[in-house]
Amino acid sequence: MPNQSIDSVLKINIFNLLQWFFGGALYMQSKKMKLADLAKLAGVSTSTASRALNNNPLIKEETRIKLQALAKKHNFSLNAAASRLRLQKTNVIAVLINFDAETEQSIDDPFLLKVVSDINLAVNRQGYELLLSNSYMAGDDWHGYFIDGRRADGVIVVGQGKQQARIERAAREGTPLVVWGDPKTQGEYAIVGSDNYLAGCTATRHLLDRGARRLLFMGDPAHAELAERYRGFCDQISKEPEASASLLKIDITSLAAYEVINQTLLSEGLSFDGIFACSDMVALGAMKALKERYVSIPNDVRLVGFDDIAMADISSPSLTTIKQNTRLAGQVLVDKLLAQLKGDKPDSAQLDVELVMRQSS
Amino acid sequence: MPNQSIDSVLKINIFNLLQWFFGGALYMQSKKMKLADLAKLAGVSTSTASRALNNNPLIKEETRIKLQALAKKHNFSLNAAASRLRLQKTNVIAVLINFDAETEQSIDDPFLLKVVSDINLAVNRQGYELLLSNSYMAGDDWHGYFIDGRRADGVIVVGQGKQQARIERAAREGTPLVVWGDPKTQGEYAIVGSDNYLAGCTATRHLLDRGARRLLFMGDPAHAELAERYRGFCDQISKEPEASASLLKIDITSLAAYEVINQTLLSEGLSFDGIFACSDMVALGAMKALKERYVSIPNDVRLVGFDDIAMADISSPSLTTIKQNTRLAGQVLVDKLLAQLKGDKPDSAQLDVELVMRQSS
DNA sequence: CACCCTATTGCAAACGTTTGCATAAAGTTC
DNA sequence: GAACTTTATGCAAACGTTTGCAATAGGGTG
Repeated sequence: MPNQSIDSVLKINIFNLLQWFFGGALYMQSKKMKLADLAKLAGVSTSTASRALNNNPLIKEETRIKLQALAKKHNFSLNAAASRLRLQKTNVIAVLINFDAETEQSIDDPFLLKVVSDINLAVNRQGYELLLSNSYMAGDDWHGYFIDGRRADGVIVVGQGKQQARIERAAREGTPLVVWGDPKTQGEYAIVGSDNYLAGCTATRHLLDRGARRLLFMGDPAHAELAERYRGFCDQISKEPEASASLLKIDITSLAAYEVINQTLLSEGLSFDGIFACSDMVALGAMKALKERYVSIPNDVRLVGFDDIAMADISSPSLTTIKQNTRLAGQVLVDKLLAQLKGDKPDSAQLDVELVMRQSS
Repeated sequence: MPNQSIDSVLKINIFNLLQWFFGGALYMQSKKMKLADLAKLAGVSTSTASRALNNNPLIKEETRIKLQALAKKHNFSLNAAASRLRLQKTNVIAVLINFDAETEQSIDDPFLLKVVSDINLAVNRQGYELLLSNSYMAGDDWHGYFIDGRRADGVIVVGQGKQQARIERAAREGTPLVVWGDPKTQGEYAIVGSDNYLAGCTATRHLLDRGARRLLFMGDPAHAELAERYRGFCDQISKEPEASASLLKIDITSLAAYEVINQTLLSEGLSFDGIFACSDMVALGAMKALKERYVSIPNDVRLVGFDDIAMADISSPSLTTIKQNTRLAGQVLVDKLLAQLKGDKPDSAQLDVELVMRQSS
């Protein structure tokens, strides 16, 4: 490598600078500078400027450093729209939150939002940007909207939902696609998620170990993930001769949980001594109802939630729960998607969960 | 309007269709169709096709309907990258979550995530898309990155943070910009937020009305929003001769709140009988510490939070709090930003808050 | 029929990059 | 010193839209 002075590196073509300056840049209030302007300033062609900024090894190091310094000095940014058009690549990943509700509404589940936030982190770390979307914008034709429309290079769907037709269609049409959901689901597309069956077993076994015998499952097995948890639940119950179980099929909200527990206590009295709630929000709703009726947790009823949201630690009693590793999930989702962009086949992944023991059990 | 048959509307140029079909579309695995292809199929020019799809009134209705039907039939989508390049407009709004922490980390505050979710809703309703970003991606030069880089037409910043240099720079450079923060802050940029001073007064007055006299403020007045709440707090205290106040300066997390209350009880005993927490998460952390030491809420200590997150209703005792209207906030933020895009001057807006009375006070 | 007016469409340029290929300069080998 | 290789750069085309302007057709009017 030549040992030349750094001064010469920063020298630029004065004549061209003046020409550009008085040619308009001074008068027009910060008219956007384009690559050609930068190149002219430096006295090189746009090809060279482009390659220099993109660290193309064809370019001499001296030239590259000079151009990058010049770009920084003038706060120059490449026009992403032009790049994307030329490259047929956006460097954007769309995250699609898959509602069940038909009505347009904002998301309220802190766990889902945490997942999105962790995906964002992983996406950025790979140098991609995150387009936050939902079925309202994307319509039914996800492939057309995102891929053909050149809005994103791939899609991460958060939540399988109850009907998976649109996911399947998008996958069939060749959309690079990863879904956060239950990885045991068979399909054309890759699914990343926790081992819900095992988690269901673990939680239920824990309740049984703590002495619970008349167990309740709160949630809606119409969701693929919850179905697996319920399966684990049932399997463990059946292994315990004296144990009995019943299912409270509810929406996954704390309010629904609160109401159904209230109602159950009212009509049947305390007919159970252990609850496996399909999410922490559901568990906390149930907890509220129990406490209001002076049912002691964990003495009268043992309670286990799912997700390990921040509130699980703050509630009193603090909530025993199954921790889903959202941080890792985000990373795996993005890795799987980028692998598809490089041509790999989609494949699913199952993440380990962890029982976090707290006071409620 | 001519009363012609609908059949003719859907008729297309068979010859051109065949030509396109055998010219490659059949063999190439769904090579992306472009506007020119669609135009050829319909037997019109790309200009006409473009105008037809964009509902340009120059185009005869018959032609427009025919082209839109054809586009839908073939799942045609315009290439957004090309449109953006040509139009110099992205139809994207960037949402930038402004961390204090230097370390890269995901967001955990359910309230902030709710705000983002509600912004998303409002953005979509205006036909824009949402680019979710953070300081890690955008660097210091927000104008260069988002605006010059043609990634977005405007920026919504969630959280003023402790240092506002980057916001001010972006505003100075002409970035269309709206900030979620304290609207009383003077600056070059528009701020939308709750009336934090009034909210602080309301919450404190409520505590006083409930009989509390030795009050605690939990939060960090280095944040503009919290400073206003604290100011309201102090003003109300000073109006009540027998009342005294002190400040617990902590990070805005439930854990910090839990620890500081524990520590205070340990070192000073129960030296207070009312708490105004700067957020619900802080309030819930405090609540946990109090309950663990058998301090009765609201008998011994009255507690008021801020935000009205979902958990406020589920905790027991349920949490009295100041409700921030995030739904409206999202809408106003987006409206103010779009107004700037149309050339209006930025102006701030103050939103009403509401005291939600529950059991904790 | 000449004229103008309106309604509808097409032509071609432009938006700002990136990159295959050609070119030029400099170094290497026989 | 001719022939070849290597290194660094420039030329020009292409990505897929949108739109100002020109053009055409049709209809009405004097």
